[in-house]
Amino acid sequence: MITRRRVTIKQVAQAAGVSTQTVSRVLNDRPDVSVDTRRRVRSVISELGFSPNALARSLIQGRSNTLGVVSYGLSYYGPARVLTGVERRAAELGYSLLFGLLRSPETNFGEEIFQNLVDRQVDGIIWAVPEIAGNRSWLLETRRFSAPIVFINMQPAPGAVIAAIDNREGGRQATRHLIERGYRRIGLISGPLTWWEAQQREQGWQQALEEAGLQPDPSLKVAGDWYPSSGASGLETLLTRHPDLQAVFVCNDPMAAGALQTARRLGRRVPEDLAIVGFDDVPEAAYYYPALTTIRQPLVELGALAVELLNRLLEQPAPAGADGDGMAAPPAWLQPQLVVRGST
Amino acid sequence: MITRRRVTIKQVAQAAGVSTQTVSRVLNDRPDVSVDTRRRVRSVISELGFSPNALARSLIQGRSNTLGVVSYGLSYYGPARVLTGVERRAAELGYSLLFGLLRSPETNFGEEIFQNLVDRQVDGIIWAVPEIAGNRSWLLETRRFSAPIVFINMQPAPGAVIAAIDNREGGRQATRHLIERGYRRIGLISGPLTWWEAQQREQGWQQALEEAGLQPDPSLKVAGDWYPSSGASGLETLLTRHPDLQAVFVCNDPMAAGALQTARRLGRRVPEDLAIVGFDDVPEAAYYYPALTTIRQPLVELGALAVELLNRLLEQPAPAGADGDGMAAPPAWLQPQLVVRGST
DNA sequence: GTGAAAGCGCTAACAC
DNA sequence: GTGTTAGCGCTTTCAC
Repeated sequence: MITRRRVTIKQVAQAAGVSTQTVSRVLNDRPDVSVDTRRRVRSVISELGFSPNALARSLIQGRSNTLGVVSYGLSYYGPARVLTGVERRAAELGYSLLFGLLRSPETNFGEEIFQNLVDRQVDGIIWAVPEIAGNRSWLLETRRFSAPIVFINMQPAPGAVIAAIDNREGGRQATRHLIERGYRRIGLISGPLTWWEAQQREQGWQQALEEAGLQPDPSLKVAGDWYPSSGASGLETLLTRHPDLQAVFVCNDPMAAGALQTARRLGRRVPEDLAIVGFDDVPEAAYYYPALTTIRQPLVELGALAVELLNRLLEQPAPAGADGDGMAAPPAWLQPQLVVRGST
Repeated sequence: MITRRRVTIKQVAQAAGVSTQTVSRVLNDRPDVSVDTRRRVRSVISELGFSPNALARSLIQGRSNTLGVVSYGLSYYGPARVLTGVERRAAELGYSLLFGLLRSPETNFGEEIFQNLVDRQVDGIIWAVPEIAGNRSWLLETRRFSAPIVFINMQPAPGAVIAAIDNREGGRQATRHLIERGYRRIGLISGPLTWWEAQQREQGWQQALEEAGLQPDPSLKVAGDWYPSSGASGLETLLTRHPDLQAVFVCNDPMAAGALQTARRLGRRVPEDLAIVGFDDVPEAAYYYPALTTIRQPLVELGALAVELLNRLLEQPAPAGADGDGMAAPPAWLQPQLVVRGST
């Protein structure tokens, strides 16, 4: 029961006693149709409940007004917010969204999803899969032969159009905040270090310590997996190594929730005995116990920005000679922001 | 710079010295091509990097292998999980996903998004927008004239194909658990009562109380908005009305986080002075303080089930006489499950 | 202002 | 086995 035959432009033309051409003109609001004809055609259209077949249009126009978005781990707070922003701006600009999800971005790099999007004639693609190890390098090569791409949160690369949050600066802010509060022995529970974002946050931590003349001792670092349980075990590890630990920068809020639990379990009062800063500012963060100091990322804005950049790419005439989007645009960075609450 | 002209079947045909027909046959793995020709065509295809235009295919076949999903509030845990399930099963069955988001489902019923999906020739639609007041009734009428729809979490309605979680049973389980623990004065912090799901959970609470011979006094009920702050203020209201309150069923985990905070602030120990049950089982729930007893919903499964039902609808031959999916299939219910932790 | 013819990239139906 | 013809639903080009 796939096809309930829809009304076509032909039927409208016949019913209105004009050519399909004229109907098409009315549909596209062309000026060269007499007021009378226009009215007549319009009324037939609404009578018959006609609505043009977008596929046929795309086929001939070579433009589908559809963007592809490829994402990952939607139940994480970050990706869900980014997708929200992408959808919003895309809708405003008149694009529909073809949506793909990668399940294991470390092993599946998304070639199939990519090809599928290209086959469906998307005008452009937003690549919102986290950059993990080299899982994007193939894209940088394929790119020029297919659709324009905007990357979200990736390491600057020649010719790549990028929208990113300054994770390093976020990590730096979090750590500097702890230093300003007077803490000196400051640990780190990072994300998986194959992730570019996790690396950046770690570097921010390191940079802040160095700027303050403190030693970013490797034994002060533990890598988690973004989930609460790894925050819980991570803090335990750190406290075993450094019973005199004064503060920790935990690289996302769920892991921070885990760390808070460990602190309670081990009888360390937060923030009196141990200060904790998170990263993300999930809605619940203000209701953790104690309320979590954290770094807020403009995620919805990030998604919107990516669409904005992609749209500009699509609207702009092809640069002469250059083969696609080869212009060396610097990445568009968005700044995160410290939110101080009870945990520091 | 929209169209970088792609390789077409014509060019492949020419290069291979065959007709486009033969290329098409190779593409579709038809048996009636000689081994030799097949090999030759194949090699030309990969040489030229040809990949067929899915739009052109859809146009002629009257089937796009694309489903529409319309969702809402992706940063809520529920919708994000459901979408994950939808995507997974859709990918397994070979469908792409056109994705739409409704921002204010109380006032915007999604007619435009719906029409857009239909115009793009989706084979079917998953309607995952929460049912709020009468925001779906228009769909039940339009439905038979356009694409088949599967609804997620909606009140049974004649002719509507539905995949749903038994929210009433979930509410009943939560409340019965509290009763079994010996609590008698049991309050309710519900979701917005315009939401069908919120109503169902409330009815579960009421039913459990009645079954135990307790009075579901209206003053024991407060409506929240799903966000933590409303859980915090909601509990405060309840405790003002009923200082002797022994337990609360809070209708989602974020609100429960808010309620836990209020309990702490007012010096009520959980669970000794006040027991709290949530709903959702978000990943952080186990790391709230105290760890939250809650109701786990099979959300990914729900999304997958919806796609499964839709696929069956699409595969099955049109029922003679009946105009579309008019068969009176009972809703497919999925059961939630109690997860006991420290808060009760 | 309006229509006729051609064609977007592909496949279905029918030849041979 | 393979090619030819027609056509999916629409827009573009070029007549008039």
